[in-house]
Amino acid sequence: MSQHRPTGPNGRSGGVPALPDLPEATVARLPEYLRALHHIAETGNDTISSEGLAAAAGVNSAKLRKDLSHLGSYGTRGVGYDVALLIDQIEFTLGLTQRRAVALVGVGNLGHALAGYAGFASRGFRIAALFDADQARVGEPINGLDVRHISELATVAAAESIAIGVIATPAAAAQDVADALVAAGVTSILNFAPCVLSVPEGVDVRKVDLAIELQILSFHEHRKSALTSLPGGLAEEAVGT
Amino acid sequence: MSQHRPTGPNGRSGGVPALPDLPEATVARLPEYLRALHHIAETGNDTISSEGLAAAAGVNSAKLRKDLSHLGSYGTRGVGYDVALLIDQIEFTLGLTQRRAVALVGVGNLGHALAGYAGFASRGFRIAALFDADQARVGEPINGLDVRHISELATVAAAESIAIGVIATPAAAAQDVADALVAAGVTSILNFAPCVLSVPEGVDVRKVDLAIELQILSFHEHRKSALTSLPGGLAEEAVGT
DNA sequence: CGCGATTTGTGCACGAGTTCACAAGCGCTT
DNA sequence: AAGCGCTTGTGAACTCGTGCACAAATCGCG
Repeated sequence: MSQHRPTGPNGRSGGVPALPDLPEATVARLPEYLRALHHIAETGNDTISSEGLAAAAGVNSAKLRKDLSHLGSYGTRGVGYDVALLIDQIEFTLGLTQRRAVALVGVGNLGHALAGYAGFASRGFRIAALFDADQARVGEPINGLDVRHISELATVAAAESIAIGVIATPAAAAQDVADALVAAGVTSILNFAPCVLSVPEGVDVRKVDLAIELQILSFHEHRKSALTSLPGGLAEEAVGT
Repeated sequence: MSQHRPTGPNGRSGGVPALPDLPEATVARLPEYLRALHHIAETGNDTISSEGLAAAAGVNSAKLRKDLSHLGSYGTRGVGYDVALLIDQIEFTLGLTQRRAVALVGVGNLGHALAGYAGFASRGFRIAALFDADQARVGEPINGLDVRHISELATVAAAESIAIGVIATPAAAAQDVADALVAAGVTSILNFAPCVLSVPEGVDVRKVDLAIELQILSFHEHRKSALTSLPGGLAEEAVGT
């Protein structure tokens, strides 16, 4: 992040795309494009226009073209994008050419569901191990995997070369689990616990808080109902001039 | 959104805060502040400085102050914010003074977990009804609630005055469910299915895609490992001049 | 072979959001 | 009562992201 790139502004002579330094907003949209592309590929289309792909991904077509231009020119003017090629490019950019191993910590209500979620496997990830602090849960088989005690985390993580951890524990335990994950060599964490994690530099944390999403919706609900019940929304011009 | 506010720039004489027109980014952070405040209140603190609250919420203190300033001046210079007062203010702004009823559609793997998630209840929401299209699941009791058939959605939504719907179905069914929710009067949707929903204007949709979060992390993993294995990261100055 | 239809890639302007830096205000102490 | 230290609230610069609009490029057809 804090180091210069000695390469030119737009690709290098070596032929390797090598770290095009994507905007974070673009990175966040690439998975959405990828999903849309897979869907399009299934319908038998070989090429897709930016307009079509943008519609399938729910974004503006100009934004989509700009996003894709950041990873190089893989479209053909007058034609569109080659679906298969674009899928390969995005998967490479996202580092999905290798199936990544994920450790899931916390096999409670939510963790149980995540362990059984087929969407992970189908999109490039393999849940390699399940952990829990509760001895009563250790040994329980879930989806073909036995729950292990959290104390085994370091050993298993090394053996399976796990770099991504998912925290699905109660908030009170989350920081300890995060520390354990980091100590075990995990450098990316997906946190479902409603709390802030502090991790050393170089470790990425993304947070998913289900209640927060609902609260944001609640705000908009609140605003909508306020609008319809306030004078401003109904009788604005009613006074007449 | 597209209408003028006849009020002055900063509050009205009526005494009601009434739609301060918050930036979306601020709205997304308010729930985080709220969670941090509840935590702080539990530890017995009556007031909290912007610095302290910012740390607890994982944000910059300047950003926090600007966010809070949007909902009015509820801090005391030289002292900080009154925790209880601030909680009330944020809860009011988010429309959490009334407990909102939520309909959950899709009682599969994930939906089952969501139905049992205590975090919803503790943060202002009540799961008022569960629905599924699978007749085999209808009638099954989950967490004190019987699963109902999706065809009952409109009736139940009206009876329970449900304005928020959660979609936890497979992607293939999500659009139909969304249509049904909208038809039943739902104006806010939280979508866990990996697909784009199209809804009429006035309906808010938020999306949570677990695989996308992992793919974003995968990108950063990919970049990190590329950095350490590429010459640029290690032997930059090794050639010497 | 040239022309027009089509679609990508991008320069540019605009808007939203973030961060800095500091004046204004509050309470405590002397 | 006056001064001092602390903290909020905010103006202003800056960064990041978005969207328009159009030139450049490609294909197909006559």
